[in-house]
Amino acid sequence: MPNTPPSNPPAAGQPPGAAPPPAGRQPRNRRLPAHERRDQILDAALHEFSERGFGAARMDDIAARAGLSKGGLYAHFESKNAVFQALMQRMLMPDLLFGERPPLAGAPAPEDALAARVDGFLDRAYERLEDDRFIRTLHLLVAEGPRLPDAIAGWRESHLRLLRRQQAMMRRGVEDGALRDSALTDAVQLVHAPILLAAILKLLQDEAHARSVLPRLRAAHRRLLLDQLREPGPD
Amino acid sequence: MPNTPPSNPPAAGQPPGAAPPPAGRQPRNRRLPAHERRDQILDAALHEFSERGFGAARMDDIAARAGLSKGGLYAHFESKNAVFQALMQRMLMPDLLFGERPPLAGAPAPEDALAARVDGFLDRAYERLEDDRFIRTLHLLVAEGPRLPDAIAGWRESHLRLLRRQQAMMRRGVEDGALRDSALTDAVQLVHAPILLAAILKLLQDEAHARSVLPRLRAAHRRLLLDQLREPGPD
Amino acid sequence: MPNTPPSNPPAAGQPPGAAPPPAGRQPRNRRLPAHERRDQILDAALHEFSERGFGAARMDDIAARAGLSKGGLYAHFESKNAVFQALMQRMLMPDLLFGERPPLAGAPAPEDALAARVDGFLDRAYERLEDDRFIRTLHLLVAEGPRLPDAIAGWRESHLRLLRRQQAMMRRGVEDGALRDSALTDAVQLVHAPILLAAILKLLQDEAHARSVLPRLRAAHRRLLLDQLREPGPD
Amino acid sequence: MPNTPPSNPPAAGQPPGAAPPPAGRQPRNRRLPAHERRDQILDAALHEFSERGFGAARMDDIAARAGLSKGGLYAHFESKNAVFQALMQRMLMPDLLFGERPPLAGAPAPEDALAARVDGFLDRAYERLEDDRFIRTLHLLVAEGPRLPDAIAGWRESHLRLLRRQQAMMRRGVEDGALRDSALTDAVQLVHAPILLAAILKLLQDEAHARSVLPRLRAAHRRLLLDQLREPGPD
DNA sequence: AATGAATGAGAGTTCATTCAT
DNA sequence: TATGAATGAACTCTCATTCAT
Repeated sequence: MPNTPPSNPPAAGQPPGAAPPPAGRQPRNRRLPAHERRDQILDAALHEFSERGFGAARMDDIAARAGLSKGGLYAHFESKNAVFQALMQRMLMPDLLFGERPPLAGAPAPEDALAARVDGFLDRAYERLEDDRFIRTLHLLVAEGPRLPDAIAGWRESHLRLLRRQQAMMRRGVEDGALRDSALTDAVQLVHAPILLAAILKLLQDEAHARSVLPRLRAAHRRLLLDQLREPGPD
Repeated sequence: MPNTPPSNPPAAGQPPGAAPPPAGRQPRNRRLPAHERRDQILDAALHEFSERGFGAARMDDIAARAGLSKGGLYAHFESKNAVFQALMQRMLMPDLLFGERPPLAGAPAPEDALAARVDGFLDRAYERLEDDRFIRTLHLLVAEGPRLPDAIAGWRESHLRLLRRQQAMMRRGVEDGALRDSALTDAVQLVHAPILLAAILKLLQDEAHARSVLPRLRAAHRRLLLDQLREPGPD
Repeated sequence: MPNTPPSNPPAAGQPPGAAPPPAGRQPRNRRLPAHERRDQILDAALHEFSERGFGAARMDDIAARAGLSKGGLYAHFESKNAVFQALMQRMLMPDLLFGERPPLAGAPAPEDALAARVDGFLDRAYERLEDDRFIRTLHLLVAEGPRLPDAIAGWRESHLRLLRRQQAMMRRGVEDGALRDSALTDAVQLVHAPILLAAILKLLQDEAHARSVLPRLRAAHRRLLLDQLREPGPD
Repeated sequence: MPNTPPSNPPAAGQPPGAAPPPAGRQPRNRRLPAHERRDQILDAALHEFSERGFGAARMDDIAARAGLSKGGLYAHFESKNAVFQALMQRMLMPDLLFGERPPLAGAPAPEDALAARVDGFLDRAYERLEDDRFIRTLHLLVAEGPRLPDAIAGWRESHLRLLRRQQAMMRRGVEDGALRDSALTDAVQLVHAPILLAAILKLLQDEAHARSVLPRLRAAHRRLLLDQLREPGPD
């Protein structure tokens, strides 16, 4: 994004993201263990890529944010693409879009156990929304994923695996009589959908709105899960 | 994305979007009505911005796709930012993330009417997922929105207005006895969430997967809506 | 001067001259007599060339200032160069640097007549300093002349002729006993030098300073001329 | 001055300065001490700015003349404006228009001393006229100063200070009886005016004329100074 | 004559990448 | 390893000039 005119009058609403480039760098920090440096660099890259987009992110800024010089950065990664790839590798392990653990199913359990499990699930899910790195990773995935199909091939596969496993568990829960057969057991995604929506809301709406809406959304989400999954009971 | 790295292993998944630049331009198609040109340009811009991201999109490519020269483009928009702003304006009118019409509420109606209304809503919603421009606009909104808070201020406001109106209608539906009081009437967003999830799925997963999952998702979505909203009936 | 960033943040002190581009143009002014239009255009060109320099002046701005469109301008001048050439032609007639009339010499005259003639000369000379067009023309001549030797060939010649004539008159004044033989009659340029200095001062210093210095400079100039040229008298 | 007009009669006097762009660049002269490079760049910039004007000068040419690439140039100066500003800073120290040292005043001295001092002054002053950098700087100052009031604010101030100091010295010379009270002691500028005129002459007239006129001008200037400043003596 | 959309060749500026130190 | 000056290929934006209207 060369000009953005400086000249160019940086009028309100201009693309180069609100936050200014990272700050200067500390004085001479030498020789970190290579893998620590790599992590610092990837953190910096996550920040910059999500802040400006892959194309518009600058190696200079990534380097500065990671606390070394541009030249030093190239000692660890041979190109901008390589940084991006490595970032995608790292982001892969815990599934980001649909949670790394099966949400609700499990061995048969008393009624209260369902409520407990639902609350545990919601706790984890909505907590992640407060994690800056989670939000940025999601942003990056949605923003750059479509134009980099190959880069996220890994994510795609692991996501599919995860979904299948979760779907199977739901089915088993129904067979076991622990869960009611419902729309949610037809498609696990419906369990996750409100969280994705909440995340996107956080990305696009201002904090004030997010803070006021999220609790209501979560409460409704809870009601939905219990309503749909709770077995009517033997009365 | 200035220089195409000629050095390192051009491994699969390198960022420069898959699709090659647009095709060349017809010979001398002079003097279109200004508003027609503007529309052509905005279409082209939507394509390029969503394909490569705002930062990495090239004015040259937008111009070529719109059928004029780079210089000519600047006769209509004074900067890349201005193109982006105009695009965001245009995308604004029909709400993109949550549909421009109240989804399900209305005057009291017989049971069949609810099913009919639900189906109408789902028809519209899932049809839009097939519209390339809708998907691209959503992508652009999520990808660039967070770094351009001002640019999407308009969208944000209209989205809030819409949501409030829809929420009010749901409430009225409940009061009228047309809808059952449920998680969905607590938070309309739950009605839309599965569609957002479907859209993101289309962005990130390959077509094959999308084609196989979407119908099941839609069916479950339908079941959910009817289940939650249908009044138990007087029997 | 493409960017001047815009990008460039138009910080204080940036080259593109303080004054903003000319104002908009009146609504549809048609068909002026060609020579009137030419004059308007040349006036506009003088303004723009002196304000921004030949290279940085824009045909658009010249046209707007002259009250027509860029296309219309090209109906009168076939190129930017042509405008410049015509401007130089026009500026030529009255000598700009050294006054079009012999400054001080003439037929023998009584002592008072010298004072009167000196005052007349100074009146004319210092009045011209208040003429915007004179100052701009001088500026343009000094700014662009050195890089456009051919364009000012005409001026150069006429200036030489003028100088020679004036020198001859001075000599005759001395021979006639009307003027004292002095440094000034050795080189007429010395008579003009203070005025040139005053003009350059007006170009480079702020108005306040100019207003305060010019009168003192003029008074000293007057004293110098009378001192040097006045015949001691027959006492 | 983007496109060299290929159409109209390339008549004599077309703006694009006479001298062709600078020569090519040596092969890979890497890594100069930063301040040396800065100086080289400013020298190059002085040349190019004075040759073509600020607006029409090209960063490419400045870079080439300074012996590095355009991109390298931007490692030292962040914009064309910045180069100009720095150039103006550097030019500031010795006053360019009116000499850095008081011209003629001093402690009382025998008559011959006045002549000696006058000759010293003239030596220095007219020698500077042979210095290409002096002439170019003057040209640049007069050509671009008026459109860049802020850029020359520094020069303006230092020029005023200098003038005041010189004027005070003249006054003291008169009080000491070393100088005659005259037009020149009323306004020091009159002492410098002929030199400014000579400089402008060098800019605008061809060398031949300058060579023939300058000596006569200088002789007359000398006569003027001695005539005006020499105390009548007690004879 | 006049208009202004359109062209196309730059010009200023940015930035991934290299490499002497 | 680390640095940062240097390169060179883009990129955004400008502007003289053309030409359909």
